[in-house]
Amino acid sequence: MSESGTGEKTVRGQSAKAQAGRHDALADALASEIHSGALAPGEWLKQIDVEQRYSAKRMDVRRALDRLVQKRLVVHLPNRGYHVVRPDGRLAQEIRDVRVILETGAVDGILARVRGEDVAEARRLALRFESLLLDGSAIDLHDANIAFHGYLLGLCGNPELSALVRELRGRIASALAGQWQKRSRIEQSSREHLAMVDALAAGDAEALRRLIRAHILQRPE
Amino acid sequence: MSESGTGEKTVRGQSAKAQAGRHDALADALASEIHSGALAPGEWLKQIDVEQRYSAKRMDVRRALDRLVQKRLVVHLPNRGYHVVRPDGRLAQEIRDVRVILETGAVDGILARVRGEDVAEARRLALRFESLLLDGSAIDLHDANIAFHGYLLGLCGNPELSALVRELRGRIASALAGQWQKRSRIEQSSREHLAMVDALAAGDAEALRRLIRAHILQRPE
DNA sequence: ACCATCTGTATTGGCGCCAATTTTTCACAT
DNA sequence: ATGTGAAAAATTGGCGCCAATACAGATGGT
Repeated sequence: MSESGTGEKTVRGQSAKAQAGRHDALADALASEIHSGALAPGEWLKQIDVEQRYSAKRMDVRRALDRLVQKRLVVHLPNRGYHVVRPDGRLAQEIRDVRVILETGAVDGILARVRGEDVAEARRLALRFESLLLDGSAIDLHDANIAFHGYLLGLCGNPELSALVRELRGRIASALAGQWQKRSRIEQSSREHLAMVDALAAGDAEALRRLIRAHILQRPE
Repeated sequence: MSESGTGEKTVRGQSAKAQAGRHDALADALASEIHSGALAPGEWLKQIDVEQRYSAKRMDVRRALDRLVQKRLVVHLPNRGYHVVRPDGRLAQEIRDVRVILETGAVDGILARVRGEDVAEARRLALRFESLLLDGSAIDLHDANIAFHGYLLGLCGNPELSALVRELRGRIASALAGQWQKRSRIEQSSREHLAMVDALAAGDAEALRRLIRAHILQRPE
């Protein structure tokens, strides 16, 4: 097929990073709205509406929706349209279980690589989350939470694992959508964050695993 | 956005399964060719070539390529085209590590649910792989291997986990592409399959985890 | 002989229109 | 009133054309 050898014949020194197009931006925007609940579960995403709302071209709308289908955030029914995926308790539980496996599985790698300054940074992020308990919006808390967990996972030295967990987290955000309502739960989360930092500093793998499991499953051990 | 309430207003009793369109079939075909090596790493996938080779429409080609980009099987460079992803040793190792975490993490679930008939079926699949050592093509072996591992993972009762591992496996198939060349390695794989079945029958979690780790990393413990 | 620039060609990517399908509306019979 | 069926409106999805861009070859200058 197209004998240009094995490609790369005329490669210039450009960075191999594929830049995000307009459709990517639109997909991200829609994903954001779905996660935040602005687009309710089950709501139909008519192409014309999306096109006008984001002043995007029809083609970008289609691509973005197609991308969200692959991310399992929206469902596509041929000749009927796209709609936001509905929460599925069973699915959400399965994904949480996968996250427990992945994130507890990353603990050994984390502890093997963690340095003092990493612990300090993790604690800083945990404290930032705590400080936002008072005067932070739900979005702020969400972001701070993502930042903390992302940083912690990043310490394991496996970018693929981090990316995978990030994707999984995004996949169930809409399914839960109400977990951040209760203040007591958020405070509990913050305490767990700090406990995780302590376990991290102490190098206590077993404790860290226990904390992560409880944190993800949101149940006391 | 489009006040059709929360959707589902006029849902008929149809199954909610989204059927695969032409683009999906094309994407699968291309993925197959990439995995089998028919499409070499780095090779450019010109839209016209794909269009003619599979007698597909231009639009389906674009969608399929876009899908493969998301599956990380091809790389897209704007205004230049799509080409098969090149093997990346570091990435492949990261993905193998993730697989180890996931598949060893599934062991407890597997042992908790496995029944006698499941063990028998797993052994049957392992033996089928072994029998293909003599008179099976590389494709046959590949399929039998997938079938065995897929069945084993399916026993953990978490479809999401199974799907995730299947996707991860597909993501590095091209990066290795040569691991099935050495006959000795295939025979070793078959022995490991049978050892895994034995550990499964014995309910020996630790042994099963050790075998899975060695099997994925392709190194003796 | 070698390098830079320019022209021609091939390929990608965007855009608009129209057919196919579905949903809604409305008229009509029961 | 209620259910049935057909016409109308709205929406999705496909296809072809054309501009924008990159690639290859030719041309000319040093």
